[in-house]
Amino acid sequence: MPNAPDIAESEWSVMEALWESSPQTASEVTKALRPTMNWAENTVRTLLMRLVEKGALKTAKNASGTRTFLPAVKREACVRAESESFMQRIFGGAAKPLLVHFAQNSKLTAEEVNELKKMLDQSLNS
Amino acid sequence: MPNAPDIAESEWSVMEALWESSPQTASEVTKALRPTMNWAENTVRTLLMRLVEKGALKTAKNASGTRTFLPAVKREACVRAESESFMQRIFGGAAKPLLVHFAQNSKLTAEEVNELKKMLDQSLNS
DNA sequence: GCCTATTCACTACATTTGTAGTTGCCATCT
DNA sequence: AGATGGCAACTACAAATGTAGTGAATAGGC
Repeated sequence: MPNAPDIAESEWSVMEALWESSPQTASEVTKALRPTMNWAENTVRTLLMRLVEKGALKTAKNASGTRTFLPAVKREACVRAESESFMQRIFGGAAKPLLVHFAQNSKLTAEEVNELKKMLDQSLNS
Repeated sequence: MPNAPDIAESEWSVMEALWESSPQTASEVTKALRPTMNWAENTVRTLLMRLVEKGALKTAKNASGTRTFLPAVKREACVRAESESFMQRIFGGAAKPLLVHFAQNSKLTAEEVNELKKMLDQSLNS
């Protein structure tokens, strides 16, 4: 029901691969992840299974009858859920301290700062 | 030794209690947390132990010889570590998208927006 | 048609996390 | 001194996570 299931860290990489391009078979995902995570294919398969169980992924068959995986939840929704829980955990649920923290601890370019200021303004009148 | 050990979610509440006031004995911490987390004292003790093992807490004795706990790491450092890893996991390590996300998804007051814009400016010339 | 490479489905197993219970020890109250 | 109440230490145990291995089914390649 929360349309954003709880996605663990390793699982997140798998989701990213599929958000970026789907559907993909297990071995395609494995290959896609090979450069970053050097996982055995079975590891990826396990993660895929778990994500299907959790309702984060769906499966389908491709032309050659092999099973493929694709997201069942939108990335944006998961990002929002994770962000929400992070904000809760570390900043007691308050957005401002969080924003202050990241504003202070990130080296932003002048241009990024301007964009962000614009975003902030827009966030007001909506 | 990253001076910021990995602190799990329940453990974080315990840390908060001790960052807010320390040293405290196990039962003091339990009482302090009682309103929010309704944990058995043994649960809190377990968490305290684990945090000591992880090097997040230190112990000392109080006047009456009972063991007390106090932070061994600064809250700010832990917040930074957690934030860093969150940003890495969810936003690929980039601060701007993260800030955009929270700027857009939080309802901020006009005043907060102004403060934040100020912070952003200051983050530039440092 | 048989061998080989893929895919699937199970099983495995250590670690971490959440949430305690049990037992032993010690000081204290009565 | 014997009972009691805290504190410490150890143990428990299930779910989640990270990281695979094994064995069966299958489907192409020759």
